[in-house]
Amino acid sequence: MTPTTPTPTAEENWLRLDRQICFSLQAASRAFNGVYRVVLKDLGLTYPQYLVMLVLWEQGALPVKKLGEHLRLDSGTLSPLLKRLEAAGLVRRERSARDERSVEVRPTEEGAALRERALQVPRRIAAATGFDLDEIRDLRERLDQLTGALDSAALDETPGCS
Amino acid sequence: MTPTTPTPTAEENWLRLDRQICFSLQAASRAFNGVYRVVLKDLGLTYPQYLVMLVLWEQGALPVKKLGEHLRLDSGTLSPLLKRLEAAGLVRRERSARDERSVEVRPTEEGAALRERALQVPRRIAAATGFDLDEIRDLRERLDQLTGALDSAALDETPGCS
DNA sequence: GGCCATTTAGTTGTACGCAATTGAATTGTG
DNA sequence: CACAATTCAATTGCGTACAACTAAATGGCC
Repeated sequence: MTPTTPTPTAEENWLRLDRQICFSLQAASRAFNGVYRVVLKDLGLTYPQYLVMLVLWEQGALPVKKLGEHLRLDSGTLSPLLKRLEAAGLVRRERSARDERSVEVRPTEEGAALRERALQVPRRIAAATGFDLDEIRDLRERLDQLTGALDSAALDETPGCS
Repeated sequence: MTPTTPTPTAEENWLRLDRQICFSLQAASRAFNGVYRVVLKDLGLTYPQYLVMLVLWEQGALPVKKLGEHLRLDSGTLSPLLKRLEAAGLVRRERSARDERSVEVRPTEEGAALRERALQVPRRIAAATGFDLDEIRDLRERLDQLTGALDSAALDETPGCS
């Protein structure tokens, strides 16, 4: 059939782009990002900023460290992001009195008020997926399971764990 | 139970971080990224660079435009990435003779040789997921379906489509 | 109290991802 | 041939991600 392509080994088949689940994953993640970009434009938020506000709406106020644990982000990402949210008047940052190392982040009045307008966001996003609630839940559970497996595998693989 | 929290409306429940499939998706994507970072360090590639090389190993050579279509990336992302791959000696970029606007990207000898060492990557990644082949395929199909739905929804939602 | 390991944010540097713009090359149309 | 519209890569600007580093603050230990 294709003399230039000798029968590919099983290993070579695995290198095909359309076999890479990580690629499908990233494509889906970016597709979500695109929809969020449109939906969140009204609120003046990027998608990561929206995630930060979600946590703050749930928790009221919490230190940068805790915020990073919830979102799996480190201070290198959060520090500039939070500065932009502060510049936009949506959050306030203040050193904790108990522990001067820690910085408490809390929504301002304006930031809290934004929640009202955000209530419609999940419905619009869910509609865009074309999935019903059970499918979404099922997919989410698989993904979380996948993340858990990858995280523990990363610990094993990490070279510098002497 | 919790008098400070009046019964949340259905809509408010949807704002909970742990309900956001996009978050699970992004977390999984970044977890993959972390595993790839470890596995690809030997090859001197980042994960997006690895994806580019996957396409080039499959296709041999192709213009930036086609590369971007395969990977869903635009020139703003690819141009600097390809420059780094060229600086690393893995690809060559040359203006197409037929169409001077187009730039053909092709693996160098060294880039093609790298494929040998990459053959082991998918197996190591697959092992890290803890999923078997059927589960991976099933998840990949769902994700691709999701991406398709989100892409067409984005077209509908885009404000500037007069 | 003095000392040191740890914790916490912030900063710097590198690398995407994407919108918007630029500029060169090509194509379609008269 | 002339000219407008289109195509293509590159560039610019902004916003994440994340590793590595810095510096301030804390807590345990003697």
